[in-house]
Amino acid sequence: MTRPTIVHLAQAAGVSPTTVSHAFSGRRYVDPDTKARIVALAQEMGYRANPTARRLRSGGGGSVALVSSMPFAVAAGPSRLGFLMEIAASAAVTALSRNTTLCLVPPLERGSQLDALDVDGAIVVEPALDDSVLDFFFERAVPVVAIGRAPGRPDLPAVDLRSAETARLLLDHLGQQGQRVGLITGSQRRNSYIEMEAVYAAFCAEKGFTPAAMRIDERGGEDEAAVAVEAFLRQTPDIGALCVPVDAFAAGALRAAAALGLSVPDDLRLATRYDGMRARLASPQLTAVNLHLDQVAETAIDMLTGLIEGRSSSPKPIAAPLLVERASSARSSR
Amino acid sequence: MTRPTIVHLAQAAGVSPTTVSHAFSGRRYVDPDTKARIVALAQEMGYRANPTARRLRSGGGGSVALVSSMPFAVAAGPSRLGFLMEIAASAAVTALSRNTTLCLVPPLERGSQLDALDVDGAIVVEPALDDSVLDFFFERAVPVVAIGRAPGRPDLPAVDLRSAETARLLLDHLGQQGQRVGLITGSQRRNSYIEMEAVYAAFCAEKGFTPAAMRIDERGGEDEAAVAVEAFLRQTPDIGALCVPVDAFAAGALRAAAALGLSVPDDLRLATRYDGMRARLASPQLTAVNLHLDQVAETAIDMLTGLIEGRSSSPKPIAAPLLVERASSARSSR
DNA sequence: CTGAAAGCGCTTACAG
DNA sequence: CTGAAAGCGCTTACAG
Repeated sequence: MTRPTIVHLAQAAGVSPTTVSHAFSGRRYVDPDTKARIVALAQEMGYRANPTARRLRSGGGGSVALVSSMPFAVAAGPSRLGFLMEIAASAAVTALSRNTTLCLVPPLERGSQLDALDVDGAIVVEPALDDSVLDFFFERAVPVVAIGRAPGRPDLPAVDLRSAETARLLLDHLGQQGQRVGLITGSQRRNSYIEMEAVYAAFCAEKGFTPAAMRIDERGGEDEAAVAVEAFLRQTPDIGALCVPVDAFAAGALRAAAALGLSVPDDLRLATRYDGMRARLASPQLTAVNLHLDQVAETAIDMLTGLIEGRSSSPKPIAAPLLVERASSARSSR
Repeated sequence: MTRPTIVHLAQAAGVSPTTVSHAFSGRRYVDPDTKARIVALAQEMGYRANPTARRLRSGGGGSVALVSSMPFAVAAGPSRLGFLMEIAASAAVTALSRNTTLCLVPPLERGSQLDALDVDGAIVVEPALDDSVLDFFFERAVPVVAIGRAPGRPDLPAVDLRSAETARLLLDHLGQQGQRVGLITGSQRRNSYIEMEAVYAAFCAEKGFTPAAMRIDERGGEDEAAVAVEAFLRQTPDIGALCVPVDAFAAGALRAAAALGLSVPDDLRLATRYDGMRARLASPQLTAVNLHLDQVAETAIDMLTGLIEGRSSSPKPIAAPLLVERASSARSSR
């Protein structure tokens, strides 16, 4: 048996397809008895409107994509998976309540066979400068909302992650003991790194520190970070605190400290950005920042559905980032 | 400007829509020059086939859903999020290579407005007995593949997680010192728990142990597990090793042990199932099992696309589970 | 080598 | 209170 269509149901109910349609959509009055009969029959026959047909006729309105600009394979190397997936989970819930489904899109290589990707909009997580993922959607005239502003694209609708404030929070906290504070960011040009580096430069100027900053390629993950941070700490032994926004890098920094015989937090205070499992389960636990990712995801979905429906996106601001103090940056007793 | 359709492109190229269609699909010969002209024009006009129309006409073939039978809100409380999301990431990659997109579906409450869910198939992760998620898709005649066999539904296509073997691996390992081994599972009736409990019963009989097992409601997460396991350990003080397949529960068990002043592994050896971040970042690190989730996800996608296309699913077996020994179950020196 | 026409399953003006 | 008809943008027999 093939799936019943609106025509079958209409015949069975002795009405026109028009009436069936309205019985379900409620877009115009249908005699209560007729409606009841239609609904009962639909139940019995197992009729449900074909969503594809509905979309074709009514135009869009079904699904949005969630895309990380980072390769999944890399992202999966714990770090960004947590960040992306926490957003994914919240976004899926919000999307559903807006009657939309959330498609998880793995990294788009240029020219990949993605013609099947049938979405009405896309959320791109922390796009980098000249991110090809953005071009992909622009070419297709698919509306995009970024999570974290897009470097070089001030015009692109985005949910602001308030990275400058986050940086301030972390640096002020780490600097409170008067120690020289170092900064480790990623070499990719994401807005959060850019803003953090800028705040860091100002912070150093205020405090009279010589900046001690390094960028590490995200693709190297924790292992590369462990090696790089160890070298960094050897070179700048007077560093008393380290701000490491990428949690995988922070985990690497922890290993580097151990390798050098430095105790965290007594010899080296450490803080990261994303308060995920990684920060919570590290030993010592890592001071981090509550970025309100649930709110971020919900706002992104709302802005995107707004864009899709042609409403101008009311930029609902996200709550201010909140420092979550943990053992890794406790005031040293020495 | 509205998006160009096949008719616009056909007019511009001076051919029929039929020819345009074939120029792209390659389903019949088109004069090379004509084809080149069409492609160039499409590029220029920004024409791309409307995937919705294509699907309506050609019938399905676009997207599959990934569903956890656990509420995201709960799942997000670290535990299952890792498990689900690791599968999601792999599945999304595999799906793309099969020209399919992966929709993340939050938990389906009965009667939720999910009519917009327009998928050709679904992967359900570790369904429980009488899982309503399965009914949801059955009602819609959407093909389903389970990850982990579905209790009470031996007929449902599933990727076997080889839970009996996993249980054997863990129990033999934990029992190798001759200690009495306890088992903590979830109260939901998932196949992995059921199989583990059965293997445990046999294991106890072989070893001559009196079984010491407990089930905890998954919804309570780590906190409830900490409390419950503490009580459990007080009641059965001769337990020397604990098999705790749910990683969140294992984390709770770690806390329970600490509360009782028991050292892991010296006083209590511990092992869990899913080798996620939680196991790796716990202190001490948790012995766990490599379930080959990437392979599992890929196989699930393959089986599902097979079902959708009417091919019988060749049940490609997953590699045997592999024990990953870590400090939490090291041979005690005492 | 290419076209005209039917049709996928809906929704929505238009009409009464 | 309800229907007949057009049309969303494609693909695919059928025909030449």
